[in-house]
Amino acid sequence: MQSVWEALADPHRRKILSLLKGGEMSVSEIHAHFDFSGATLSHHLAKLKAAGLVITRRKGQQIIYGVHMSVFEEAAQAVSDMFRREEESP
Amino acid sequence: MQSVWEALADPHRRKILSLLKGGEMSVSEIHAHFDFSGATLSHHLAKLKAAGLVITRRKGQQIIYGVHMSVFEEAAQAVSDMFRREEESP
DNA sequence: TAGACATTTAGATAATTCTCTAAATAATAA
DNA sequence: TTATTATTTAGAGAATTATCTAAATGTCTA
Repeated sequence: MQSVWEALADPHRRKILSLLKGGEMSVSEIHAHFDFSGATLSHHLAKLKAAGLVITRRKGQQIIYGVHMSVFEEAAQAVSDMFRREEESP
Repeated sequence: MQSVWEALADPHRRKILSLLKGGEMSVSEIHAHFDFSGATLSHHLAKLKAAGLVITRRKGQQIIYGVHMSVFEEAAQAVSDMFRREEESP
């Protein structure tokens, strides 16, 4: 989970995740939403991938990124646990 | 909200928040749960405070920290928005 | 096969973060 | 007032991060 928290700490990476929640995208489609270089985008994507939050598949020359739903939902659970009050029990 | 995400990115700070969810504590009470110096703890507390996640009051020589509930709940909302699926509408 | 396109990797740099010790500030106790 | 306790601030060093350009890799098309 630590890598998930770190992945979410960066606003660019949260924006990438939000974009991907709307559906799969290639790297260049994602890149169109940002001002930094492709190498920098690649670095952010690698962090999201290391956290398990995204999955990739190749489609010809492109790499398609999508949210990894099972991990995303585990993360949602862990994060909401962080905010759950003590008195609320499962 | 950015400072909230940054505050939550560090495991020590998440642990501090968890401790405080169990009730208010002085700095030295919090310190008893960690191995690093008081100065380092102070740095982490300052980040939590900058994010608005905790509030403080003085009690004699001690500073008592507690979770700032209204901000904590706003943060919970923002975080859960991050994880909400597109198709789920409010 | 050669060249073009899409993406990642390597290597470098500047900025930020975590941590420490030492010093400063605030409140209490002797 | 002086000493003691609790906490924060200052200043510095090591580690990490975000970013860049250039080079490498993988795929497609002419």
